[in-house]
Amino acid sequence: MKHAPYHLPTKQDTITSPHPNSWRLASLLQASTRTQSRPRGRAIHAVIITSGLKPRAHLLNLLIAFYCSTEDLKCAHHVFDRMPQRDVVARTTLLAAHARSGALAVAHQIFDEMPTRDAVAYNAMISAYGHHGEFREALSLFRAMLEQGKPRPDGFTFTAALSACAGLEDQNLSSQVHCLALKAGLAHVTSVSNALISVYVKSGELGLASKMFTELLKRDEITWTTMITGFVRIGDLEGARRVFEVMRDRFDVAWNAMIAGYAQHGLCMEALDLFRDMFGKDIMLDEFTYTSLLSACANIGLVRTGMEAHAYIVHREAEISLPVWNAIISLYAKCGRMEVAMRVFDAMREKDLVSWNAVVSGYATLGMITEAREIFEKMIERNELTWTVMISGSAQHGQGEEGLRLFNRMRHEDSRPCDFAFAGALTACASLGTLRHGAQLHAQLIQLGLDASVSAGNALMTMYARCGAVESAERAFRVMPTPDAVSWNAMIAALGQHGRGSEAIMLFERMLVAGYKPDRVTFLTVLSSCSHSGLVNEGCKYFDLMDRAYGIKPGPDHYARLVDLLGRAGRLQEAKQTVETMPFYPDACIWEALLAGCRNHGDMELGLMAAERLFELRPRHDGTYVLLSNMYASIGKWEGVAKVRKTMKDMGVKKEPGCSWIEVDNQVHVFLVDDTVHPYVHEVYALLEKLGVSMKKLGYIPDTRFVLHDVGLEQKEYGLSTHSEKLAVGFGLLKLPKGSEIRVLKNLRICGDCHTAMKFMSKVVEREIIVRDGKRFHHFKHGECSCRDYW
DNA sequence: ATAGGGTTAG
Repeated sequence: MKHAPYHLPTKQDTITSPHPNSWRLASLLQASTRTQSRPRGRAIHAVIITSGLKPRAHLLNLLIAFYCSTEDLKCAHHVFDRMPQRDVVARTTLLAAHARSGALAVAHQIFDEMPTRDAVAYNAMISAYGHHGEFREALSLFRAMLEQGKPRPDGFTFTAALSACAGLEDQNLSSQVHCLALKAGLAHVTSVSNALISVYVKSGELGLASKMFTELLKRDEITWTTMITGFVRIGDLEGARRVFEVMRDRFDVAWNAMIAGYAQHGLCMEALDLFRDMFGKDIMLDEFTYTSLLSACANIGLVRTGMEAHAYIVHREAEISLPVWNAIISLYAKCGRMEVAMRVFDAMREKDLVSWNAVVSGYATLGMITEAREIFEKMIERNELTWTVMISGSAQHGQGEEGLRLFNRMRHEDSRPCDFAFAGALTACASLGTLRHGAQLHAQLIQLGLDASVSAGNALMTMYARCGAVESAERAFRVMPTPDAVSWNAMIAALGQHGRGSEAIMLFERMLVAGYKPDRVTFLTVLSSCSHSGLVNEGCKYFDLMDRAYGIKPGPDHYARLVDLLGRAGRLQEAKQTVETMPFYPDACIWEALLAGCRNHGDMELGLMAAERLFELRPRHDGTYVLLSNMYASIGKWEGVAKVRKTMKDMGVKKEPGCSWIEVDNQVHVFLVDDTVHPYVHEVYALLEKLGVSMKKLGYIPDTRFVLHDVGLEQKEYGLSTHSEKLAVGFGLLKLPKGSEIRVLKNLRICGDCHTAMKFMSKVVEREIIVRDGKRFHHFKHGECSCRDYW
C-alpha cells in the first residue's frame, strides 16, 4: 500500500462531471485528500488533463498535496515538474512529504533549491530531522533560522526544536530554547509546552513537568498523555492513574497509555481491570489496546483470557497489524503453547524480526534448544536480542558450553555483544563453574565500558558466587553504581549458598533499611539461606513474617522450604501437618523436602509415604531413589537399600558418568570417572578402605552408616558413578600438601557419606575445602561443615 | 502522546 506503482490517471479514470471548473475541482480535490480516496483524486486529475483546462497554481498545489497525502510521491513529482512556476507552497508540500517518508537528503535538496523559504518549510525540515533521530541537524537548522532573523519562528518551530532537545536529553539546551520561546511570546502555545513537558518527562524530572502542567491553561490530549507516560516511566503507576482519573474527557490514547503502563510494570491484573472498564464504556479499541492486553495476559499466564482476546480480534478486525500478530505469538510462546505459536507464525504472510525473535525466544526459554537453534539458523537477519535469548536459554537449561559457543560466534558475526548477551554468557560460566572464563568476561565488560550495567553486574555476582568466589561477588556488589532489588537478592543468595546464613540475614535487613521492597524471590532466598546454614528457627520466623509484615503470600515453593526447615530440625510431625494444611495441592518439591527430612532423622514410615507420592508425580526421577536409599542406609536397613537400587536398575534410572577436577592454586587436577579407564581406580578404593578405617577410629562415622564397602560392587553392577566421582576428589585431596583453601568447582551432589568424608578430609589436610553442590557450596573446615547438617 | 520480541536473583 505504501509503494503504489507509478500510474498516471487515464481516460478510464475520468468522472463525468458537468462543467468542470477550477473551484469545483479544488473543493473535490480537498475532499479526496481528507478522505484519502485514491480513485477520486486520480479521477479529478484525469479531468484536469482531459478537459484542456489551464489549471491555476492553486489547483496544482492541491493536486500535489493530494498525491503527497496518499504517498504517491512519483505522481506528485510529475505534477510538480510540469508546473510553469513552482511557488513556495508546492515546494514545501513536496519537501514535507519527502521529509515525512525519511528521504531527508531529497527533502534537503528541495529546501536548498527554494528561492525563498517560509517558516513552514523550516518547520518541516526541523521536525523531520528530529523524527529521524538527527537531533543535531535539526537544531543547527533552527539556529540558522534564528541567526538570519527570517523567517520568524512560530509555535511549530519551537515545538520541533524542543522535541529535538528532548531527543538529545539536553536540559540546558532546552532551557535556552524555552527562553527564546518566552521572548517570542510563544511559550504558552500548547504544543510548545507539551514539548517542554516531554523534555522533563524524558529526563525523569516529574516535578518540573508537573509544575508546567499545572500552570498550563490549555491542555490537549497530548499534554495529558505525556504526563501519564511520564509517571509510567518512573514507575509511579499511582501517579499516572491520578492524572488519568482527573482528565475529564478520557480518550482512547490515554486509556491505551495507562493500560500499557500497567502491563509494562508487571501490574497485569490492573491492566486487565482497566481494559474491562474501557471495553464496557465502548471506547474505540485499536491495535495499541490489543497489544497491551495480549501482553498482560501473556505475562501472568492467562492463556484462556488471551485466547478470548485472540478470537475477538480475529473476529472483529478486517486487518490485523504485525505488532498484534507478534503479541499473539508471544502470548502462546510465553504460556508454553509453542504448537499454537508456531501455527500462527507459519500462517503469517508478513513477518519481521520481532516475529522471529518471539518464536526463538519461546523455544529457548522453554529449554527446547534444538528447536530454537533450528529457527535461529534459518534467520537471515538477527539482532542482539536474538543472540541473547539463544545464549541465556542454553545457559539456563544445562547447555552452558553451547551458550558460550554462541556467545563467541556472536562476537565474530556481530561486532559488539550487549550487556544482556554478557549476562547470558556469565550464566553459562556460573552453571559450568568455569571461574577463569567468567573472570575473562568480567575483564571484557570493563574494556567495553559495560561494567556499570545492572544486568551484567547481577549476572557477574552470581557467576562469582557459583564459582566459589564469594569475595569477588561481594566486591562486584559493592562497586555496582545502581544496584536494584535483583542485585540485593543475588548477593543475599550468594552468602546463603556459601553457608553464611547469618550474614545473608543481615544483608536482608540492610536491604529493607535501604528502602528496597522484598519480593517472593527475596524470601525464597532468605529461607534457603537459613536452611543451608542450619538456622532453622530464624527460617521459620521469616516464613511467618513474609505475609504478616510484608504482605507476600507464600507460594508452594516457600512452603517447600518451610517443610525443609522443619524436617531438618527433626520436627517431622509439624512438617507433615504443614503439608496437610497448606493452601495448595502439594507438589513434588514439597514431598521431596519431607522425604529429605525423614532421611535425616530416620523416619521410615513417613519417608515411605512421601516417596510413594513422589513416585506418582515423577516416576523416573533419580533424586527420589537416592533419598529413599539414603533413608534406609541411615538406619542400617541394607536390604531396603538393595531393594531401592534394584528398582532403580529395573526402571532404567541411572546417573550420568562425569569428570571431576579440582582447582588448587594454579594447577588443575582432572579425574576421569568412567571406572574402566580410571587409572587410579584401584588406588582410590584402597585409599577409601584406609580412609574408612581411620574415620571410624576418630569417631566421624558410626559403624552402621558407613556404606563404602558397597561402592565397588554397585559401581560395576548398576553403573552408578556418583560415589566414585566424589571419592576420586577425596583421593586427590589426600595427596595435596597443606596450605591455602581448596575449591572444587565441579558440581558434586554431596550425599551423606561423602559429606562425612569431606569433613574428615578437611581435618586431615588442615585446610578449608569448598565443594560445589548444585547451586550451593559446602565449606568444610576443621572437620565441620557450614551447613551444620546432620550427616 | 499510546503498542509487539530480551537480561540478571531462588
